[in-house]
Amino acid sequence: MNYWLMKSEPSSFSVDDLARAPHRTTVWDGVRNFQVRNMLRDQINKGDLAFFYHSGGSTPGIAGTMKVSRSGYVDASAFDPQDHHFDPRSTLPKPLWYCVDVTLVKRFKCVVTLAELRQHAALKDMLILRRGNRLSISPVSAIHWQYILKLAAQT
DNA sequence: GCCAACGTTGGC
DNA sequence: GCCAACGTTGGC
Repeated sequence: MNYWLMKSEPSSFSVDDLARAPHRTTVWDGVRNFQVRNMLRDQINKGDLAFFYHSGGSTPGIAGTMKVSRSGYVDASAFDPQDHHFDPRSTLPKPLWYCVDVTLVKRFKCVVTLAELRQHAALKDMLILRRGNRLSISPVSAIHWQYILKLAAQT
């Protein structure tokens, strides 16, 4: 079982949106980066756990936890010319892009902010804290996962 | 295959 | 709104 961190801009889709979604579940689609595509297709499995990270807003940070409820499958949004993420290079016989389904496990009472994460030496190697990190999904170690869960429980 | 230009991400 | 980082594109 693996742990991940998945970014979303709360103005487009937030942890509260996920809490309101049917079965607290959504398709995590629209990823158009090859490194992240490879993770979605090959590495992120049903049963894995992930942090829901709010990026771009006024208070970036981890807002809750999710479970992967469906492993990688073809991202149909690439086929829809009306969709913002339409990509004509992706075809049914040769799909380019992949997605997973995620289900909300727990919405944190308070967001564990990026600023707070930076204050903990135990987390200094987290990919999210690295300069220039722009991947919308990154792996999280079991140690960091447990540590952050404790932080979230304290606040 | 190199590399400049360009676009996007995301913190601040 | 600014800017650093970095992925992608396309000319050569």
